[in-house]
Amino acid sequence: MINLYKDEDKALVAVDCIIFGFDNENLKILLIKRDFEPERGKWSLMGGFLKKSETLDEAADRVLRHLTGLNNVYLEQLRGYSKVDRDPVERTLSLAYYALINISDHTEINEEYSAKWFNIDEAPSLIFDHQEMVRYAISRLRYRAQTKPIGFELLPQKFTMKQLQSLYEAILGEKLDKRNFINKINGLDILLKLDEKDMNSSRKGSYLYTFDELKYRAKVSDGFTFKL
Amino acid sequence: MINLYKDEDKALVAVDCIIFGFDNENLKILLIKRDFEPERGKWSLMGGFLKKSETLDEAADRVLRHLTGLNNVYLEQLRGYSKVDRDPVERTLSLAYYALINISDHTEINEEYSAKWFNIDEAPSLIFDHQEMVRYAISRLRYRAQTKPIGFELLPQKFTMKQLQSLYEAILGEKLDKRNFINKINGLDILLKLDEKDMNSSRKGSYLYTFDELKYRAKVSDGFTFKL
DNA sequence: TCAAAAGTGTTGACCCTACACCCATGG
DNA sequence: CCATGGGTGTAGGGTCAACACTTTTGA
Repeated sequence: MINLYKDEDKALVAVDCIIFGFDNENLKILLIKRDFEPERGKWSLMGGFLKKSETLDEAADRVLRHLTGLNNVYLEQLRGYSKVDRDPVERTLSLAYYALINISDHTEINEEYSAKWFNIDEAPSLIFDHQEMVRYAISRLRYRAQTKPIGFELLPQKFTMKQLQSLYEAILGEKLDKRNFINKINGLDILLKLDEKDMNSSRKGSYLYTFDELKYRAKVSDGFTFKL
Repeated sequence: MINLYKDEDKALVAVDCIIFGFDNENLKILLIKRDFEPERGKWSLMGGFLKKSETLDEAADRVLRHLTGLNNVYLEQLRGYSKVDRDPVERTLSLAYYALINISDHTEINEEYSAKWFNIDEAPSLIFDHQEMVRYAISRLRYRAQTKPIGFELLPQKFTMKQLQSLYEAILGEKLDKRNFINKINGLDILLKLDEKDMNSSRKGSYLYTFDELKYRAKVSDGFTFKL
């Protein structure tokens, strides 16, 4: 077959990851300090180039694994960024992804990148159009967290109601009413209340819960839709 | 500056457009019949390759203008598709866009492409991953139509309440109650009721409306959010 | 016994849905 | 005068937001 495409322009394709974490108080993003040109020394999203043999999802996965050592992380593609001179070295298209990771997992951040967690409202300014990507990621996360039970990706497997509420407050950027929040969550009926208590935060101790994914899936296939 | 990127793989980048239209009854998409390889004779989305000198949005715009002759069309990027062998000729990344066009505009469909309008539920099967793109586009359109006043892009500038309701019914894929719909739309207070009537559909005639974009913008900057 | 966080229900306001009849007109 | 689509309002149910006190226990 003759190649009809041979006269078309090609481009470098990158993926850039907005990596969200939660420390029981603030929503954070993981940034790296570039020790290579261009923009050496500036803060940046973690990224990498798409290889011929992999999909975008696989590239994002690889990039993330390289930085955090984590597998099976929640990753969602956001959109493509394509300003012609967004990267001064060469025309590079970038596909932004966001990832949700549980900071308390034994995450071994690769020291090669001088990575650091920042509160989303205290992050330094970023290279290229990365700032714009972060803004978009936050808005997508806000939406998604209200329509899919993805919040649990950011929490340890066992968590308290307080932690869950703090997480949603951090994502949504607003305080929520404790009783209303708990009533709503309980109404969804997708959590499992354990017999175990977390004794770290109070003398009384607070019950631990887990997300019951099987029950959630069963309910979904029965017409249920998560709605916070 | 030395080029640090020179060993990285490059890829062809395409844009593919899901072009929506509305004929006062059904939501439609515009497909082209390929008269070139690969997949000659099959139905496909309209697409084209990204050039070095343009952004993705500009490429989508160009592709759309080439097919329909239209400028200033509502276009929104959806996401990238990247299966390694999605195009059998060469590794090609595609960014899907959807467009909303008003069929009654003097649209001159370029005959070079043997394009044809199909009801969204009666479209033929498409090449590559275009089917998947269409599904995603419909779901994004459904969401967007409930949170942004984009429906008007699919209607003539002057329209009746009946047309607007039929449009939303077509987008959402469900029948709506006439009085509730009208109450809700009037509650938004972003339409201008004209003195003019459309006499084509009934003896009594029905009032024409236009979308009052200025009022809408003013309300938005005053904290209002469109919600159907 | 006291400090500190956990846990627990109710009420009023508002919004959404269901629903049916009269109007205006051209033929 | 009649057939056809256009236009209009209300009542009941459900959902959401506001709100405060009691419990537990380690120090």
